[in-house]
Amino acid sequence: MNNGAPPPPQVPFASLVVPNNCSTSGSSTNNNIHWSHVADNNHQWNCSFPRIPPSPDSALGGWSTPSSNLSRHNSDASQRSFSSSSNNTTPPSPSNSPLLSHNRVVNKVEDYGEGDQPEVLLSSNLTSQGISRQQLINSPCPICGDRISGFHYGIFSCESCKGFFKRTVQNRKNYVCLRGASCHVAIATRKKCPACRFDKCLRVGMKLEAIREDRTRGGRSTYACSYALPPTSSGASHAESVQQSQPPTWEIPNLLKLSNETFY
DNA sequence: TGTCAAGGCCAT
DNA sequence: ATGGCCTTGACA
Ligand SMILES: [Zn+2]
Ligand SMILES: [Zn+2]
Repeated sequence: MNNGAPPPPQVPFASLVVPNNCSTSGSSTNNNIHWSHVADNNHQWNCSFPRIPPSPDSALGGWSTPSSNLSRHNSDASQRSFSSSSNNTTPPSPSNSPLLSHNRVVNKVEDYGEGDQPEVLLSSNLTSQGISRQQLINSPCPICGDRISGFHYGIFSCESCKGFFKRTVQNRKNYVCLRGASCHVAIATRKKCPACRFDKCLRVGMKLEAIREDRTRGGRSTYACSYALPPTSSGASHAESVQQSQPPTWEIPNLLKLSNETFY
């Protein structure tokens, strides 16, 4: 809510971790995340609709498609390319159930020659051209700009952001930004404000459901739930824009539920 | 088997 | 707390 508020020079970069019961209204939106998922022994999460394995389709988070729903039956999308249809008739409505926010198929797998493909991935490119996995993996991490190491928790991201997201969710961290929740997250500053970093993780499409509550390793996950990402106004090219303080009305995921620990 | 995304380990 | 590297394991 403090958007636009010039960051006080006093506090360089800082964030606090507060107990979950401490409703951190205002800046950080982290505390508004409400989710629910039930994991069974097979890394599957019971949602309101058929389980669909995750796939790198539309996986570039931030500057990717407006909705991050995953919609393919085969999670092995390596070596493929993706073309997204620019046909987005339904702007994700945050009002309805996030779990059902899945709607149209945004991306479709296609075979794409490895010929002339743009190096820089922009929103416009993604929504109008075929994107190869190679391109995706060669593009910068949508969260911090570092090198992408693979497909993690629903998007292509770097190794550090993968680890950060995992730790944050697993350990039920609840970071709070002290600078207005609009810190720029870059490779050089990503350590400064975990609150804004985590916020960005979610904004660009990392999935909470991808974190296994039972911590089982290996195998393949089949999460499909996707909370509607903030519209990101289909015109916005950066995921950098200030979050639209869209108070989601999701259910609280177990992993994100309370933690009375106080860090920092 | 190979792939590769999820969790674990551990030096910083 | 961070992040690079390792191990795991369902699926193709
Ligand atoms: Zn990153
Ligand atoms: Zn911040």
